[in-house]
Amino acid sequence: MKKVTLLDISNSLKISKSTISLVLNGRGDEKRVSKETQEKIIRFAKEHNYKANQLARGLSTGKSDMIGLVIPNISDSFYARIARRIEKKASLSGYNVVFSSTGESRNRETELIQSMLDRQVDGLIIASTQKNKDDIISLKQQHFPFVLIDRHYPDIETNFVCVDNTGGIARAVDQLAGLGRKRIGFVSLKPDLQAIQDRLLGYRQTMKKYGFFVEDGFVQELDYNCIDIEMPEVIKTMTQNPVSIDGIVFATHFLAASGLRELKKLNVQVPAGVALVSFGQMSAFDLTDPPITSVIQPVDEIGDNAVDILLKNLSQDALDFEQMNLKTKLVIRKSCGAV
Amino acid sequence: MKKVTLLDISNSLKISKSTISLVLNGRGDEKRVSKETQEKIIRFAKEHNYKANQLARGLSTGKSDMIGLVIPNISDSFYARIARRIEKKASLSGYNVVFSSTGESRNRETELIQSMLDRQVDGLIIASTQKNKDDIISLKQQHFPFVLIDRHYPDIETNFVCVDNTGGIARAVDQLAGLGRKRIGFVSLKPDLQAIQDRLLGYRQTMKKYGFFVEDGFVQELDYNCIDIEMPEVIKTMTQNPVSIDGIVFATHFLAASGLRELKKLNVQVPAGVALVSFGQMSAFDLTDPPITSVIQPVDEIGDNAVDILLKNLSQDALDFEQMNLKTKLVIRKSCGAV
DNA sequence: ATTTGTGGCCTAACCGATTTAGCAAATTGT
DNA sequence: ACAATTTGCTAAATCGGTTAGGCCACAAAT
Repeated sequence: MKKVTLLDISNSLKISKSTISLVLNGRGDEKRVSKETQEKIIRFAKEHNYKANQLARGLSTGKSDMIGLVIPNISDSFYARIARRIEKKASLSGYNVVFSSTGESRNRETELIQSMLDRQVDGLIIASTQKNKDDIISLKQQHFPFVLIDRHYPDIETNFVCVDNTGGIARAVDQLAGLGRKRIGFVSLKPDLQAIQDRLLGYRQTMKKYGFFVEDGFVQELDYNCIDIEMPEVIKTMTQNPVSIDGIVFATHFLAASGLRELKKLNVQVPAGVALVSFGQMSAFDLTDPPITSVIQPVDEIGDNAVDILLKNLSQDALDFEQMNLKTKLVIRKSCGAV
Repeated sequence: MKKVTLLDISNSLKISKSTISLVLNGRGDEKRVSKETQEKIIRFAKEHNYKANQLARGLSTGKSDMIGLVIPNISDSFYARIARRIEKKASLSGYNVVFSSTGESRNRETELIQSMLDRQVDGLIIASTQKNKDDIISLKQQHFPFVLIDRHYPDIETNFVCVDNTGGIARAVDQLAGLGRKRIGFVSLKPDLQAIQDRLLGYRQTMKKYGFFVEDGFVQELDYNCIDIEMPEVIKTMTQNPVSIDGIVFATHFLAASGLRELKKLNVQVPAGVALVSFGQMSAFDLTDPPITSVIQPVDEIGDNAVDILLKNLSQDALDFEQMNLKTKLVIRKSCGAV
């Protein structure tokens, strides 16, 4: 059961490769190939299960019908869900998705982007480490079609689909403040990412709005790679004197999970002692003790919009850049002190 | 900033394409190209940022350095974690991963496998829908390198890396039985999958071992696509007379989450009224109320072994099939009544 | 009768690499 | 000094498609 090629068909049918190629690509009529010939070719191709070699085709056409997806980590449910959506949507337009995780490493991101370009992907969707300005600029200069998701570079004009981080966090703080919390802390990551900075901004702005002073120790920034190591100390500091917060906003879902874990270990009552809100969610956040109030990111829309924009850029050279900051949604559960 | 090709280098350097290709592929010494020439070529390539077009290379060599990953759903944390591991491990050997989700659809799986073959992937890792015997047989006949993960076809001899489903469930039932539960129910999926059948088998065998009778209503099988719709009824039935179980084993992590959700809605005390154990886990299962005892699947080993086996098959024609049923691990938390 | 048009297909170049066979010059052996 | 090697490199085929341009035969128009 060897692979059937155009040449095989050509030899068997005594019809030239070009004619066969045209017919099988549906351009038979346009190129005035007789009905009978078309018939014959199509039948033969079906019978012998001919499938075009996409490498050859890609080489010839300069297209690969592949979209590259570069994300920090496919095993993070947030990105996994986006990936699923992108994959689904892209496949409707005949595109396959190649993905790779950077693990938040700048070098890895560079390698991956290059590797995808070598593979001749038609376009890229990137949730960048944001330490990688050069590659993005280079892509832009080459007029290579790409869309940034979740994270964009504020000083480079590109397509992007992100969420309203500042606004999302503001809602979180609002919620806690509305329930009487005043000593509200913010547990976040080291601010390598714009998104993280925006979240911090949202926190600070909203604290200010209520006239709450952001005291020493209210803001904690952990290292992405050492969350579980650093969290115990962080939670201990925040919950004890002199900081002793009465509410925490977590900047990501995994921080919230890790934080809650520590609060429980320290026997801190949630929400009685400390109320909390998570930016981002996990599928079991409604089952935790207590259920976690969270700011929900519109995962599906991120994926859909990213693909839409990319496809638009693939079919025609972009006129201008599309930039979206999607709204978040607050889901209120017990952890914030409500209900 | 146009793409630099071999021909460009050839023209600039007045050296033939073949020499350049050889040198850049590290075969310069072997082919006795002088040091100076090699120098010159390599320097030029570096300076002009030459990168081989992988489509062209693939067409020529018949290899694409891509591995296809076909799974039910990338947004399922179980598969996402496997995917991450596979990706990591494959990249160490220079392979990229193309993935696609079947959504448990047989036709989609067929399409995806074909599409990956068209793309000339060098090998496949498949978590099959198991409704797709034909494709697997066909792959096997073509001697195409592939490894099944998580799910295999018992009547087709192939490479596979699965888990010990029967044994895993047995441990779960053991745990409940050991804590005094006798009316233990089993909430599972419609038995399309061998893995699901094995889990049922594990349940029945272990119940028998203890001399527990599997009464009507003890076993519930839901439709994969309607879990949240069917679960309320299922839980209601199981917890009320005449069934009134005192323990439940859930066949998958998402069933467990959904089931716990319903138990809470019905105000069933867990584990006091009904104890439960989940086969498979989610990252927040230690934070739920109560924390969920679960049978942990060795995600990383699944990924690692799959890649190992596949790579072995890529480098040489397989001698015989490798078949692994990896052991699970039981993590005991409050939901089973312990602690 | 010659031109023009058109239907129906083919030739050949091209995409960008890899790889085999082999040539010319330099070196070595006898 | 001449054959035999060795050195260093190249030409050309190949992978499997796509596509512009062209050729031939026959019909219609002038």
